[in-house]
Amino acid sequence: MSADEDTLAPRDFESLRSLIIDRRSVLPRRLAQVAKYALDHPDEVAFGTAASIAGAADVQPSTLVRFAHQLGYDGFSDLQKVFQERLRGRNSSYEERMEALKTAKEDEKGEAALVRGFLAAAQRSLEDFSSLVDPALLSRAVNILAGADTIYLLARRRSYPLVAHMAYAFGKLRVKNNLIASPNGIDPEIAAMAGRNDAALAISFSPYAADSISQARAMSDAGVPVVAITDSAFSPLADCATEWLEVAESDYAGFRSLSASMALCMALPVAIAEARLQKQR
Amino acid sequence: MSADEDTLAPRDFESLRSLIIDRRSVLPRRLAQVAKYALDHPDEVAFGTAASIAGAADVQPSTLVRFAHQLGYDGFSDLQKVFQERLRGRNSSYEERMEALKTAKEDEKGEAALVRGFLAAAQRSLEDFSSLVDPALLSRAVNILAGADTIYLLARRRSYPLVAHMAYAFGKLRVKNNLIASPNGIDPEIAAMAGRNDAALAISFSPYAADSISQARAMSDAGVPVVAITDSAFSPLADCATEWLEVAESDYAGFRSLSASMALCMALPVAIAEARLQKQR
DNA sequence: TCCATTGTGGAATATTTATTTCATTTGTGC
DNA sequence: GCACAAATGAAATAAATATTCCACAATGGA
Repeated sequence: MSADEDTLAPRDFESLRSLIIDRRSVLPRRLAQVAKYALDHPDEVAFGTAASIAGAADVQPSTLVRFAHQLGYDGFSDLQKVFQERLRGRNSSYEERMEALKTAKEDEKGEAALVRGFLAAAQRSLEDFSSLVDPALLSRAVNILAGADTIYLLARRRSYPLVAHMAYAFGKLRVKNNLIASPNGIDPEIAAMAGRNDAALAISFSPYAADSISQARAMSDAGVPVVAITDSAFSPLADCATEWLEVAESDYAGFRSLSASMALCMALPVAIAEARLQKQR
Repeated sequence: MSADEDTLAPRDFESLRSLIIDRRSVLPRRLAQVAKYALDHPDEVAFGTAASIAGAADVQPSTLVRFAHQLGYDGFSDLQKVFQERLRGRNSSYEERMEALKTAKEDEKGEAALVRGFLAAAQRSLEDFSSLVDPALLSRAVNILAGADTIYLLARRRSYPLVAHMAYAFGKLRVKNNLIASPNGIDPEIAAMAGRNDAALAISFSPYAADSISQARAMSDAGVPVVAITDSAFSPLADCATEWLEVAESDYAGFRSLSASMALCMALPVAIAEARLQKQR
């Protein structure tokens, strides 16, 4: 057990990569062979078994374990995790940051820790969502809404702040809209005013508010195009929507973030207003 | 062994996804639960073990195997391979992806670029704000609000979604609150109901909504403690507030982000509810 | 209400997979 | 070319993981 093995063992792929490149020249033949194979076929290392990788790299499984030990890992499985993280949506630099925040938690007083927790959840939501943005889908959704005479905004409870902002943004951009959130109980009647030339934007996340769903379905049945923002392919909203956009938010202390959905809800009005301008020409 | 199981078993993720969406409605409870988990957390399914995935989805490992069989696979491992294939070749280290996002702006079509722009602005806001969090100040602000009988929430226009969320969160946490945003023009009268035992939380960013400011000042003059969230030391809100918290948001396409303020507005109710619990003891 | 069918949890089992061990080979300084 | 250390291959072992099995519960039809 040389001193090396205690100090090393990077947890993120980029550091590991540099380490391997550094070390390769001083490694024995078989280990160098593994080093080369690992950097040339990182996907294989991430998904393969010790035996399959060893076969492909033309070494013995035990050589893989030795290689991992040499680099300071507990074993091959430990090393493999780094290769897996690389392919994961949230990779280790993210994990590290979360760790940093978590440890900061203990130092700080309760309130600041809480704020950081929510900031971290928000950040995570943004990152996760940014990899899910589908330009074609987005384009279809914007098209539907840009073609509408009046846009009906439908959301309750946790999602309500999102449409509240949209109503504000649409107002500034002079886009006709109708926020279905009246405190006087005539929501269904307002929803019934929507026709084929209008469109609805419905937002709901699990646990889905029952009347959001039923009103969205009613509008959809009435031939109103419905664009939905929701959190799963199995959301009842996804069912009845003409197009639906997926946003999966992280949560903290029992409250889900709104940052990704909010960013989307800020972009939509601008995109819609722009699409309308282009149609006028 | 029904005929189904021979004919099916897609080898690529997209087909599998459609198949699962199709089938889910006719699946038994636990299998549907697995279906949802699998589509909501595909990375976990790709890298996890039967036990870890089963744990996360809150089912038994055997249920995973049944699920795979139901879909026509040999077993869970066979199904898992499809989830792994999805990630192969997608070698996105975190840095690479962030770079891609920033440069992709120019390549991508309008709508997706717009969404990315707002996501980036949100991210910047979060980062900027996280370095400004002042535990002591936060603690004083929470104290004021935790000591109040009723919390009056005051915000207009762009800031309204923030207090809309807070009203929701306070509701869930059973904290008495009063959202000053009535559509019937009696806001000043509602504000006048606040007394020394209450407190106000006012939010306003430049350009400051005139009546937010005047109502905040009125309450402050009446001896109501006021906690403010605003964007500058020179904000008129900072003037009349007992304590004020600074949040500077980035903007994109003429609309300022709300992500940092929103994170703060999610943390505050939780912090306040916790502080109240501790006071009771 | 009963029966038959289908679904479910949990433990037992089988299988796969990683790791360790050790005999053998290879390389290196003298 | 000899002795010594380091490296290697192959097989044995240990650990983990998936799968099967069975008793029991829930469900739906007669």
